[in-house]
Amino acid sequence: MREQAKPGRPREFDEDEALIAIMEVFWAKGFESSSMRDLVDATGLKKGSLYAAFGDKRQLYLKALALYDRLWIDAAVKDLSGGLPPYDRIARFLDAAVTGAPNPGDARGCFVCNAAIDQASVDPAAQAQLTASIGRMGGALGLAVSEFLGEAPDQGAIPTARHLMTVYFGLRVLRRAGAGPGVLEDAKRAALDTLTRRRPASLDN
Amino acid sequence: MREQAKPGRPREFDEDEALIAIMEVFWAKGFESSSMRDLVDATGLKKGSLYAAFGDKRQLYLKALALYDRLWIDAAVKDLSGGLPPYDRIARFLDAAVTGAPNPGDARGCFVCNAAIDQASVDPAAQAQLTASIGRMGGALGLAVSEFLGEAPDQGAIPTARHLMTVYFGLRVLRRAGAGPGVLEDAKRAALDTLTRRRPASLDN
DNA sequence: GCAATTCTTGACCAACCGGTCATGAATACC
DNA sequence: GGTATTCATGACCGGTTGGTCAAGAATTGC
Repeated sequence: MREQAKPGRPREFDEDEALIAIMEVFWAKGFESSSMRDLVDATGLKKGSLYAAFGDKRQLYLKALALYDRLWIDAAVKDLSGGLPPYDRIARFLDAAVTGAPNPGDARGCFVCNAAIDQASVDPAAQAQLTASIGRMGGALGLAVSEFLGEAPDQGAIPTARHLMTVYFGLRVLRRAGAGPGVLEDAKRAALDTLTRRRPASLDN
Repeated sequence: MREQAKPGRPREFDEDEALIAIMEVFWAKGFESSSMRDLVDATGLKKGSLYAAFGDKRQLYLKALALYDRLWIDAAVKDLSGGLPPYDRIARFLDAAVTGAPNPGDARGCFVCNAAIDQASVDPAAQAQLTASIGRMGGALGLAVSEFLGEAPDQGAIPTARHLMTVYFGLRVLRRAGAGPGVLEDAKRAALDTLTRRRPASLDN
């Protein structure tokens, strides 16, 4: 299906690969702190090629955000939607924010969280994309919660899911602020306790 | 005590007043997006005066953060420490994050939250100040929680306080991302439910 | 009045910013 | 082969960045 010969000189770089490098820069440093120089260095491409292929810096940022949605939010939604028992899925979701996944070593955290603080209030397009990403996660979280509670999704799972989503972002912030693992672990456990406490005693997982 | 005549030309502006204007700029726009030009415009001072009085841009930022701590974190700690019944104090604390206090109209949110994402991972001095601010709020929150639960502070109030602190920051992020009041209100209520549910049934406020 | 000291001001700086463009190279079509 | 089209490259652009500094103004101590 691809490779249908276009006229003109063919592009010499992999666009997805370049966009991944760009996403990583914006993810780590935010919009304003990332210079075109940084993006050029990270991709190995020249400025002209970047502009020709993706547009200006803002479009680059939005495309990086979209790629993050496709890569990491998709993964989170998938993990929340099945595989493990619902409680474990929810616990893992919050655990990612505690350990700093998907990059446990560094301080990047979650691009959506960073971008919300960094750009949402200043760039309506970014805000719209973030709202969509958060909505998708929230939906998956809501289903996991209602499954865990053994209720229909409109039975009270939604406020609980919103609460857990809030905890997720709070953990991301606290971790970036330098909070130790004990603090984050405590917060996570207390949030999860909400779930077990709310559940009718009959179910077991 | 003040006004003990120093040699040389006296400063013509009020340093605290200038620093308030500077804090407001950094608060609204973050470190990198705030230019010296912005700070000059906001204060009405000339660049040279700013540098002479406060140091370079980074020191300016750190001093703005310190001023925020003195003004707003102090106020939050005070509100958490007395006046109303403990539950009401905690509810008000979270409510500030829902309504966007202390500036309900705009999107500034909480400077500590913004700075955590924006600068903590890149500036150790900022991170240290943020850790201190968060620690003070966390301490006050912990006392309010233990008072509400009717327990000694080391009886389990701390994890609960950490949980609520996490919710606070999560609400700030979601609000900046553009979440509607319903979402935030749900999350807040679910978080507060944790408290009432955890409490021995005997107490009433 | 006269130093000494501090503050104000605007000119000035090199470096960097995001962004453009002319030139030449690589391909497809015929 | 020639032509049309796309891409890569590096030079180039004006504006802005954070930061400095010399000169003059305002004060204190004598």
